[in-house]
Amino acid sequence: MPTRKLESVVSLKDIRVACKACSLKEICLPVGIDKNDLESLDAIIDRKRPLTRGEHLFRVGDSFQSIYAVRSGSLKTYTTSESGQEQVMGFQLPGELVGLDAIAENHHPLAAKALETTSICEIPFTELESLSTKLDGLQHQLLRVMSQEIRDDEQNMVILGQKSAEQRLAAFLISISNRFRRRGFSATQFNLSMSRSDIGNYLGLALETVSRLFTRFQNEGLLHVDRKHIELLDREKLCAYSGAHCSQQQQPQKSSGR
Amino acid sequence: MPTRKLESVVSLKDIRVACKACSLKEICLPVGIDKNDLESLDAIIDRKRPLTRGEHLFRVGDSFQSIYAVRSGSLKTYTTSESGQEQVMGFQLPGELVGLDAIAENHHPLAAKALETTSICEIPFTELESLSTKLDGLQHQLLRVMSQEIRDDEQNMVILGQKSAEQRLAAFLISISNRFRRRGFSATQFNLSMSRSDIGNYLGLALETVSRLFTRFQNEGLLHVDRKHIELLDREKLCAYSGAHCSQQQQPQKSSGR
DNA sequence: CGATGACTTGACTGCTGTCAACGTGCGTGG
DNA sequence: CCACGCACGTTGACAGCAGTCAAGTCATCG
Repeated sequence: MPTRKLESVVSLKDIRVACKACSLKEICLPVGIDKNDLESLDAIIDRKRPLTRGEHLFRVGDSFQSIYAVRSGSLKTYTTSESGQEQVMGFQLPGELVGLDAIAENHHPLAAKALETTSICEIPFTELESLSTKLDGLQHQLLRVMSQEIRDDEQNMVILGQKSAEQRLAAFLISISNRFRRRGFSATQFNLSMSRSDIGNYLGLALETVSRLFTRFQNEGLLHVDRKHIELLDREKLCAYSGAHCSQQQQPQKSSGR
Repeated sequence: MPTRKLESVVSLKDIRVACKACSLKEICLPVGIDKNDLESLDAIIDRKRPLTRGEHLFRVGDSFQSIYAVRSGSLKTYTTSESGQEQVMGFQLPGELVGLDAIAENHHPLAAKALETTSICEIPFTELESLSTKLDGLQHQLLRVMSQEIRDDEQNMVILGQKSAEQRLAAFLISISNRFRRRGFSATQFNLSMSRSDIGNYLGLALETVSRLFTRFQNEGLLHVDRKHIELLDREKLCAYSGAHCSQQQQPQKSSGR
């Protein structure tokens, strides 16, 4: 019947949502791009079927064709060392780009895997690059995004280089919280799509340490944990624990990798 | 007399050496840029008087005007946390760029300080950006350099996240060695312009640990240390110690920060 | 030649990793 | 709908790597 048909058309439209209709356009690649120019950008972007949990967007060594933006869901990026040991490099939330580290060598140094059902926008790089020479706003935004990524990685180096386990987890939670807030979600209540093991690996800690710290933070009344669900009860104190000046929004908006 | 005058002209020329005459053009920003276009790039680059040891190129919070390339000497980049604790983010050797992390927010998140007498090329960013829209090779190279920087930072995250002290120092030495080699210097014999404390800070180790490891590596016949001078005696084994697959050139050419 | 800063070496402590056992929730299949 | 299995998470005991503190050595520079 017409009704069902209409619905299916609507959901199809959803999948093909253009940048200018996307709620993430204020934090994604289109930032600072002229409304008219946005259509040229839109034209090169490919929206694919969603990835299911555990599915790879790309793997280590895959040839570099595109960068990707997360539309919904989340990813983790990671490498596997020769000894088979995994290193999680970052987590990507909606509006964040992945694959920027592949430009240099034309293949992906990291793998990207969906932590949950995740929708992706694919942005073919050569087309993006040539478009960037035409739309000055786009080139600038691309450079800005990459620069921000470098900053975030620097931030992570500080965390890994000289913070205690407690400070690392606190900083991680504050960072996640800020990134959710920026996307219009609750800053005090959220689900962590990644496992304890992923968090520990990312922070340079054993998963047992992460688990113990969650318990301790909860006992101290800083937060409430229920499996993957986190509720921050005392953001102030958590900031203090993180050993960083995180007066409000100071935290990196996106502390992770690509 | 004419002779002396000629000499002084030569040395002046040295200081103003154009990219196309620079020995670093194969690894610096000009990579992949057409010979004719190189002059347009050259035209915007400003060569300043050398920095002396300890002098700052820029400080945290300085407004972002330019990115810089090291021509000779070396820099370290670092931040100071609210608690006054310093975190060294990277060391820059000739041909490497600094300041890319400042694009995002228009001010420098790190300070850059000369570790020895150091010559710098200043590249005003707005001019670089507008030139990049015209010279397609330049935009691509700029993106490549930034992408490489992200990769290097990722590499550092692996080192800080899951390597032992021994592996960290070994990986650091191999990385430095590779970077020197790439620049035409000896890969087995070099001077470390940074202090033990800087190395330790950069690697997330106490300076005492670094010192102990140098002693141990020397006792094991891996290298010879004399104050700042390092001679690698068994690069193979050092690679093995680093816990990475560094068969020849595999190592990141530039493992450091901006 | 003395002072200062950089480096080395030693002794001790503690944080965090490792190993191991146990608990919990979810999905699958009967 | 329930039982089972498995992956994920928690908790405990113990140990070791690397940090801290402290003393001593060495090199460089005024």
